Amino acid sequence: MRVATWNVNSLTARWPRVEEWLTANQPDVLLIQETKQNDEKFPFAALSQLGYESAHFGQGQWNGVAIVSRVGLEDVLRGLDDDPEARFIGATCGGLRVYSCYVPNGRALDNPHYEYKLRWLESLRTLLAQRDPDQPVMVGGDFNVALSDLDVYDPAAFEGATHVSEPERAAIRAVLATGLVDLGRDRHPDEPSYTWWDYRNGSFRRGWGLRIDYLLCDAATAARVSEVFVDRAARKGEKPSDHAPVVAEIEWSPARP
DNA sequence: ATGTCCGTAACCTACGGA
Repeated sequence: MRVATWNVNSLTARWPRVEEWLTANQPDVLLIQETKQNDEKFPFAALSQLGYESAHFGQGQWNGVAIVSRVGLEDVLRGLDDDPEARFIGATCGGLRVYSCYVPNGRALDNPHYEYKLRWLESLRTLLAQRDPDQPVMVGGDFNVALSDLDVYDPAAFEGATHVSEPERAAIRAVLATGLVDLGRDRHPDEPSYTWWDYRNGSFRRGWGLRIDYLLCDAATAARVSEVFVDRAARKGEKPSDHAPVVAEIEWSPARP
């Protein structure tokens, strides 16, 4: 079972790349962030043509998250507590409980959006702490936090910025402490494995990236993961997203509907 | 250090957000 997460930075703008990527990579489940479109614009029919069911939680111009699956899609949950923004969607796909998360950016340490980000992560932690411990779970998305300095191309340049502050990192560690494994770092302990590069400054070409997109899963599922990788090829070429997909291969045949 | 891209509203340009 192949599961991936990808912040596409507008599914409207990115559809050609997403369609190409699905065809080439054949994931069973894709967790999408920043669709930036209403449910009316979401390409349900085109995805169905490719063999995928979809659930979308859209908000128009901003945010928007989706789950795309070819191994079933049941028990859809839209939204995290009373969050007014479309940043969270869950579903059960082939027996695996999956969540697609678009964590608030924070903007600046003294911005109210930063407090919103910390509250949001605490809500996520609470939801995950209350889960059934026997239910396999995969939490993926754009967390907008680089957990350690290895996840940052130039830690000195990020002093005083969001994405690297200690409260944000502690909030992500608290999510992990509910019993989740950060698959990217677990499987690649010494590689930066960046997932995002600013469009500006030729950042991708220069290797100026951050690891802010994660796949997190329970320990039993992690033990069955044979491979985790960042698909940097998706960051190249025509009209790329500024994020690359993170992909995990689980040695597990999902129960098909 | 800050060179881009996105959607929107409203027009061939500016803006907020990331």
